[in-house]
Formats: sequence, structure tokens, C-alpha cells
Amino acid sequence: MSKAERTRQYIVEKTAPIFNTKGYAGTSLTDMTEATGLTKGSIYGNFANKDEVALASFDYNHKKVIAIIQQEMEKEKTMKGKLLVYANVYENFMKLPFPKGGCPLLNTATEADDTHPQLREKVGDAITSWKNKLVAYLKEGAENKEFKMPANPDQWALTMIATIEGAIMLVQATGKLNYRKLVLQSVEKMILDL
Amino acid sequence: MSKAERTRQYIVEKTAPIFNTKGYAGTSLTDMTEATGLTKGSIYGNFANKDEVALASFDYNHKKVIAIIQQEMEKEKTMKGKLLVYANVYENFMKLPFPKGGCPLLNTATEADDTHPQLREKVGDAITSWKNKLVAYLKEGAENKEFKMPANPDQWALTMIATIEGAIMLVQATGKLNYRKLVLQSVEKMILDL
DNA sequence: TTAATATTATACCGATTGGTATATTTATAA
DNA sequence: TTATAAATATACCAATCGGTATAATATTAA
Repeated sequence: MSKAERTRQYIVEKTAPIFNTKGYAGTSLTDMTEATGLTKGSIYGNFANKDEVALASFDYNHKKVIAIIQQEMEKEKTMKGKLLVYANVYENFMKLPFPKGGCPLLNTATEADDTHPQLREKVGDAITSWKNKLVAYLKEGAENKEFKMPANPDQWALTMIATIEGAIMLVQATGKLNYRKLVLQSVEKMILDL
Repeated sequence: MSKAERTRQYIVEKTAPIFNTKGYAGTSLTDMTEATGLTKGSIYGNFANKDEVALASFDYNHKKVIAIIQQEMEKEKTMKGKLLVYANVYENFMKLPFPKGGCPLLNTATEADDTHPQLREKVGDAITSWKNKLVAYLKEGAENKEFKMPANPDQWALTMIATIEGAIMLVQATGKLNYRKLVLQSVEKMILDL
């Protein structure tokens, strides 16, 4: 790994939390130089523009979430157990190395929908992939006779994602942490009732 | 209504859609002068600063949603019918005079949580009030023997709100309109199963 | 160790940011 | 109709925005 690659990664590491909290329009070059201790020249020697850092930062934040889920997932054998990981991860994300600022999907989706098409596409792809993974677990669980397939698996998966993301939004807006717990208990019930 | 009050309202009318689409950090004074056809001097003659316009714009957008729901609600007699209004309004919000840019609660919550405490508080209050209304309908429906009370009414209400807001987020991210329909059908089922 | 190269810092650019003092116009009450 | 007050426009402010040309400094291969 060359020096440049290392600083590129360093820049992303330090700026990703800022993009995830202040948003993409709300994060300035000055925020980035202060967080990294580097100068503008140094940042622009490694990235073409602010957008490119934003895109890389989203990827970094999202991969962090994926990694946590995958790690927790490996402990589980049953499909219900694997599905429950999603609810548990989001329920306990203060205890886990979750990206600062909350869920990058939620944060990015609402800001980028009209203003930043590339970012929006990344979020869209992430959601589609999440949905497809959930449907795959449903199929495997049904084939293993662990539970019976819901009538509309896509609908089931999308409802689960929507409820989780909505739970995070409720906490961001109200500051009431128990709101997340209550809603995620509903998600758990949804899984256990399969 | 004085001239000043009328222009104040005019400014909010014209800028509220911009705040709701581009966000509060993403909306500039120039955006506001272009949308209104007024000058900065005129805007600052009626508002102390950009923040004050943002706050008034949020109120305007939120009241618009409240008004739609209230109007649709009056047609309904049963509590189930009233609860279903929420799902139906969000399912058909292209056909209704819904604020441009989508749900102001969702849009504002994710941006304002770290950057704009006053705005965040407004969103928080709106959500709490929404939850309380839902719980009140549940109580009335249970008292009328229309259905039986869910075990945890707060949880039921918060789950419904989270799922609706999550559904909107999914559409913003993926652009797939049928995602909203699918998720809101789950919300409908949640109500019908009471 | 040296020369070539890659990386980072300095100093600057024009444009735009939110905001304001003042002049001009418009509404309003006498 | 006129005087007064209210509302709007003009012209400006310093600060910051994202971005860049160039100079200085490290890195790296020979």
C-alpha cells in the first residue's frame, strides 16, 4: 500500500463521520482539513473534488455496517437467528462500532434524493441488496422447513427494512432511545412469527 | 392582514418546497430570492435570519400534511377507518397536495439531528403528537368494542409511524414507487388485524 | 547518494455564503 | 392630498465556499 493510498484511507476515516452527521451539503472543506490535520492541497492531491470524498465516505460508513452484521451473522446457525441479527444490531448499535451519526443509508437517502444522484444510486443499490439478502434467507429458511415462506417475500423484506430505518429516524427526531427498542421489538416479533 | 404579514406568508409558501427538497444547509439565500422574486433586503425585512425562514417553512410543510390527513379523516366514522387514513394518505401522496420533496418529518429529522436543535425539537414534537393521536384512536376503538387494544399501544403506534416513514425513505433511495405500496399494504394489514 | 517522482503545503483565485446599512419606494392613516 | 411610517430594493460587507497553480518536501528506485 503506497503512501498515497494510506492517506486516502486516512482522509476517508476522518471525514466519513462528519459527512454522516452534518450531511454532504453541510460538510465543508474546512471541516475536512480540521478533522484530518491536512491541508486542502493534500486532500485534493488524493481526491479530485469534495464529491469524490463524499462518495468514498459513504462507502466506508456502509461497509462498516455490513462488516458488523456479517460478523454477528456468523455466530448464528438458523435462518431466524440470522434475520434477528439485523434487529439486534440496530437495537444495540451504541455498544457496537457503528458509524458515528447513525445509519448511513437513512442519513444519505433523505439528503441525496434530489441533490446528489451518484450518492442516491449508492443508497438505492445498498437497499436493493439488503432486500435481496433478506429474501434469500427467507427462501433458505422455508426450504429447510424452519418456517413457512411469507405470502410476499419482497413485501416482507421491505417492510422489515422500512421499520428498522423508521425506528432510527424516530430516535434521531425525538432523542428517546426506548422508541427504537419498542419498534425493534416489533421487528423481532415479525421474524419470530414467521 | 398587513402587507408584511402577507409577504411573510408568501416567502414561506415559495421557500418551503425548497427547504423540503434541498435541505436546510443546502438552501441558500439566492435560492430564496430566486423563488420569491424578492430581494435579500425584502426577505430580511420580514425575517431575522435564514433560520427563522427555515423554521417557518417546516411549520408550513407540516401543517399542510396535517390538513390533508384531517380532511381525509373527517370522511371516516370508524376508528379503523381513521387509522387507515394515514396509510392511504402516504400511499397516494402524488394525488394529494402533499409538500414537494416528501415528508417534512423524515427530511428534517435526519438533517437536523446534529446541526439544528430548534428544528429537531419541532420534528420531535410532531412525532410525539402523532403517536399520541394514534394511541387515542386505539383507545377509542377499544372502548367502542370495534377491536381489542394491542398489548402495548405506544409500541403499536411507534411501529406504525416508523414503518410509514421508512416506506417513504425506501422510495426516495430506490426510486421504486411500488416499494411504498408494498410496505404501506403491510401497515394496512397491521390496522386491519387489530 | 543521488536524481526522479510522488506527495504535501502555501498562497492564492473568483464565486458565493449569510447578513446589513442605507436609500428608495409603497402603503396607510390623518 | 399629504405626512408619516412601513416595507422593499440597492449596494455593500467580511467570511467562507470549493478549487487550483506552484513551491516545498518526502518518498522511492537506481
